[in-house]
Amino acid sequence: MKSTFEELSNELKKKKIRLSHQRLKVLEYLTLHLCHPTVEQIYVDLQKEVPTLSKTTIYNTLSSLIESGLVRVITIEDHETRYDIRTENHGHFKCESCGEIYDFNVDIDSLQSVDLNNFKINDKNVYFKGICPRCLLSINKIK
Amino acid sequence: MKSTFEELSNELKKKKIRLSHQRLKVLEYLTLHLCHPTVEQIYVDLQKEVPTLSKTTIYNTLSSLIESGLVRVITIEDHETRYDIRTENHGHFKCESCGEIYDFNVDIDSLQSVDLNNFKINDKNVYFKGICPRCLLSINKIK
DNA sequence: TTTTTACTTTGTAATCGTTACAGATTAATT
DNA sequence: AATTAATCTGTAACGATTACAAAGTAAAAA
Ligand SMILES: [Mn+2]
Ligand SMILES: [Mn+2]
Ligand SMILES: [Zn+2]
Ligand SMILES: [Zn+2]
Repeated sequence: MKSTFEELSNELKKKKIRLSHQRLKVLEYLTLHLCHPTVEQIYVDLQKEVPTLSKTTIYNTLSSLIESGLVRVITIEDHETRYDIRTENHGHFKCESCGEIYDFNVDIDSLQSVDLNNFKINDKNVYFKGICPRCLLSINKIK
Repeated sequence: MKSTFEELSNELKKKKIRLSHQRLKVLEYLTLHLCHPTVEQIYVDLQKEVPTLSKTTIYNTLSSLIESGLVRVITIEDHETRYDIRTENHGHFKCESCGEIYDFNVDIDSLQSVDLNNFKINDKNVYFKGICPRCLLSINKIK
C-alpha cells in the first residue's frame, strides 16, 4: 500500500494541479477528516502545522479541487459551505439539534424523473434533516 | 373558489400569525412566483407596490412562514438562500449555465436508508445540477 | 545546477447576504 | 377610542467569501 502522501500527489499530478505544500496539506486534511469540515475548521487546524497558511489559500485550493472533481460541496447549511472528499454517491443528514452531519447510504442512481428527460445531470445531492439518535436520547432523558 | 387574498389570510390565521399588510404581500408574491425567488428579488419587486417595505421585514416574514411550515428553504445555491411556497415533496434542478431552478417530480418518500433507522427525519431535499434543455440547445448551436 | 517563468500564496480590503437592535408604527383586543 | 403587544423600519454590525497586488515557489528550460 502506497503512502497517503504519494497517493494524493499522484491524484494532483493526474489532474495537472501543481503539488504545493498547502494543497497537499488541505487534501490530507480532508482524507483524515470525513466530517465535512468548513473552511474555518480546516484553517484553524492546519495553522498548527503550517503557521503561515492563509485562509484565502484554502478557498483557492478547494476551488481547484472541486473543479477537478476531487472534492464535493455540501450546501446542507445555508450560511457556511462544507466540503467532502468522498465523491461517491451518498446522502447527508443534518441533526437540527447538535448540528452534526452524518453520511448515509442511499440509492441515488435510482432517483429518476421523467421531468428531466432532456436535462443533462452532472450532480445529485440528497439532504435530510431531523434529530440524530444521540440527541433523541438526551431529549428523552430530560422529559 | 375563494380569493387568493382570503385563502392566504386564513392560512395565517390558522397558524396564529398576525395578518400584517407586509406578510400578506410576501405570501402573495410567493404564490405568484414559484421560481424560488431570493430575498433580493422579493424586495425589488414588492417595493414597487409597497415603497416603505424594508428588507429586514422580508427576512422576518420568511422566518415565521418557514417556522410555521408554509414556506420551505432551498439551499441548492451556496451563497444565496431561495424560498418555495410549494411544500409538497418535489426535487430541484439547478442549471449551471443559466442559473434557473426547475421543479421536478420525484418519489422522495421511497428514499430510505437502513443507516437512518434510529434517526427522526423532519425534512427531505433532493438537489440535482447540470444543464437545462434550453441551454443544451444553444450550446449545440454554437458548435 | 542555475535561471527563468508562470503559477501560487499571502495579507488586506472590499463585497454582499444576513442578523441585531432600538425607536416608530400598527393589528387586534378591550 | 384607548391599550398593548407584536410588527415594521432604517441603520449598523457581522461573517463568509472574493478581489487584488506584492512576495514566494514549483516546475520547466538552459
Ligand atoms: Mn459525506
Ligand atoms: Mn420548488
Ligand atoms: Zn444530534
Ligand atoms: Zn439553463
